[in-house]
Amino acid sequence: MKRVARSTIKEVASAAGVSTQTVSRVINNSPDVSSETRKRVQDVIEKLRYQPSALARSLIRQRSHTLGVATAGLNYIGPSRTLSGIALAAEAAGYSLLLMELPGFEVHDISPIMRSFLSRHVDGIIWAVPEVGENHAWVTNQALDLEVPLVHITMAPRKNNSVVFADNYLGGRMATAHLIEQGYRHIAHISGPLDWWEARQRKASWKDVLDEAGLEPTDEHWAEGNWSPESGAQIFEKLLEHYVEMDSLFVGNDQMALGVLQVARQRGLRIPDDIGIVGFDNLPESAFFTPPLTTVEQDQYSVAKLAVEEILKIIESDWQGLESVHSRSLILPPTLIVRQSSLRVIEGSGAQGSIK
Amino acid sequence: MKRVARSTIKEVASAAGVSTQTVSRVINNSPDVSSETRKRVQDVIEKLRYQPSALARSLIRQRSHTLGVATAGLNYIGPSRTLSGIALAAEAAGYSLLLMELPGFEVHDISPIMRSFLSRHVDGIIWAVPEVGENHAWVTNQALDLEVPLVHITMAPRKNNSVVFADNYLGGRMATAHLIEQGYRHIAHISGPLDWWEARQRKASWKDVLDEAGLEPTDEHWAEGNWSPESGAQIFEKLLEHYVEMDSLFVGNDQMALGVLQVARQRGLRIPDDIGIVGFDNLPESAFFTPPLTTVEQDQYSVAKLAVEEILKIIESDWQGLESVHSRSLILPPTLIVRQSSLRVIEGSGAQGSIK
DNA sequence: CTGAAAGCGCTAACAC
DNA sequence: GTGTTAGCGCTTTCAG
Repeated sequence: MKRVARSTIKEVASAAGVSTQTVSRVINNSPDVSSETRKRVQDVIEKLRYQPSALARSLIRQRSHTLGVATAGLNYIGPSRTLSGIALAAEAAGYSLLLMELPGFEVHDISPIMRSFLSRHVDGIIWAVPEVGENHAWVTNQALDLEVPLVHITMAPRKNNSVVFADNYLGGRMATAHLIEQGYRHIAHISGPLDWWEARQRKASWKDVLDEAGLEPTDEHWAEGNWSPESGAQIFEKLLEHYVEMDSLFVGNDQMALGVLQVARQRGLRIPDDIGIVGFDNLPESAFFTPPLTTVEQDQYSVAKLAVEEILKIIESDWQGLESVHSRSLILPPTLIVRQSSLRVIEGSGAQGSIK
Repeated sequence: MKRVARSTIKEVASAAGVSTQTVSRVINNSPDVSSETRKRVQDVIEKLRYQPSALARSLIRQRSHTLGVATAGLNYIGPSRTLSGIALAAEAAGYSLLLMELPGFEVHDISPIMRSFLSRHVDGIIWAVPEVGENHAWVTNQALDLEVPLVHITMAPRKNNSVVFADNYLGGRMATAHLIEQGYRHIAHISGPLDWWEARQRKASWKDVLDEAGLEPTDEHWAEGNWSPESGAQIFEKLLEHYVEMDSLFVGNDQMALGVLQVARQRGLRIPDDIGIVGFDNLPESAFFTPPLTTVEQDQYSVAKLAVEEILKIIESDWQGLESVHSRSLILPPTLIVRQSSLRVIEGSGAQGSIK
């Protein structure tokens, strides 16, 4: 396969019989070029398939129009939806994306990643790694005097940091309150791994809502899973033993809820009659579980879009020499999606008839 | 928030009292530096937190150590797993990734994307967009004299193109043959959208295996879905009407198979006794469907890793001035994962006892 | 072993 | 309107 070399501004210039300056003016749509010269240059550009080097431009303009994005766990639905949103939003704004995936969630030394981003002159960094363990501890140290703006996705709000996330706590409240409304009174919880901030948020909301309703949650009423269907199944079996009055569960994600559904079926428990279930995430599959799963949806696309807009705003204002936009937390509300797994017939409500 | 400026090689040089040359030698581990000078320079580098500019380096070396990656449909499991594999493999090899997500699968004019990649001097491009409709037609035209190597993931093999993919046809054969082995004789098929190359491959394998077995597939025995559970459910209902002898299905992906499972349950059909089902993809959830779903797994990670290795090999040989590595297609075998949805008791086999 | 000069591809600041 | 000079941050000759 032959490899055609890039043509340079110099080649275009000499082919058109002008200086590189004039070519530069043409490709930057400067008005100070006679229309004949412009035409001539443009013809040459087309003939040579000339494409200005973004690299050289970035160097001299000190602006790369590139965003660094750090992610982890792209094989999970959440992170990949988020990344997709970031990519689409960035491209729409004319920015390129430099992607780095962390090999795991709990990465302690992020400096190589930051160095890599900075050495490539990114204009800003979006840190789209869920907060797990101490993996965001560096924020308070290393990133403070960072030379480019940084926006976090899904991290506990911290002073002096820009953060965007969907409200997991509120989502958990909605889920738990919904179960109470449906007449359930013995509501168990299966949490995600508690070193995840999101898992803690969801668990806290469950506890708070039960407390407020006087339903007294105890340590026998919940246990910690690892997000997988397997763990959901295992824990549900344990709960069945230790929490015999249990009539429903708020489960930390849909995958674990799927494990619960499986065990329930094996045990001959009717859902939602004997056991009501609510999950979290709204997987594309959840509507087709048996029965269809009530769940909480986070709009990861909007989160991502907001994060991109926020960082571009900061970049823009920095660049215009304005005082930095002061950092803030943007929190998006989730949506409760009610399906059959939690819809118990309430007397006189006629709800059942409306379910398809 | 204060923004510390990057320090340059010049600053390091003057702070250390040497020329920029010497600093360059130190950061490139050139042996021709006295150990005292080296030490002095390294101290300054550390103090100033100096980080060489990859941009400037790329410009002068004509080599960016960056790969362009085009994807589409990151919210689907396949593309995101593939991307994850690419990212991890590229990082391990010391390459950065420039990511572009196409807004849809069927994109006709890819030149803006290519231009964007080329203007940023990528050393190679991985085109990880599934082949849908005419979206790879440009390959035979535009990319032929491309100035950088290009490797495709999941495209029909074409002469003079480097392609890596998992063998969908073989996967479909394994799935269909498995159903026959299990004693099913009336095997239907729900395909993905047939403008997808992968969907066509899977369908062709179904037809071929039935033909070879003398089971005479007809147009009443299959229909085209759109990958979604909804479509799987709808089509299954149709098939139940028009193909009354049907005793099993090979479904084009797990999501559609999920739709089939749901309808089967509603109709009181026992799986695998009345109807055997095999899917494709092996979603994390599929093992927890009711019943657990037999499916075909593609190792997207290996595909991605191979693609990265292949392109690096080409880049390397190009750069050493060798004749270009001649392009080839790398095809990976899939794995059949047998679960209960297709495991019918075969007389005397004792198979049932081994299922948990 | 170390430095000076030239230049990667482009643009900003001046000239003319 | 257009060209010249300088320089973004770095590396590659080539002197010494």
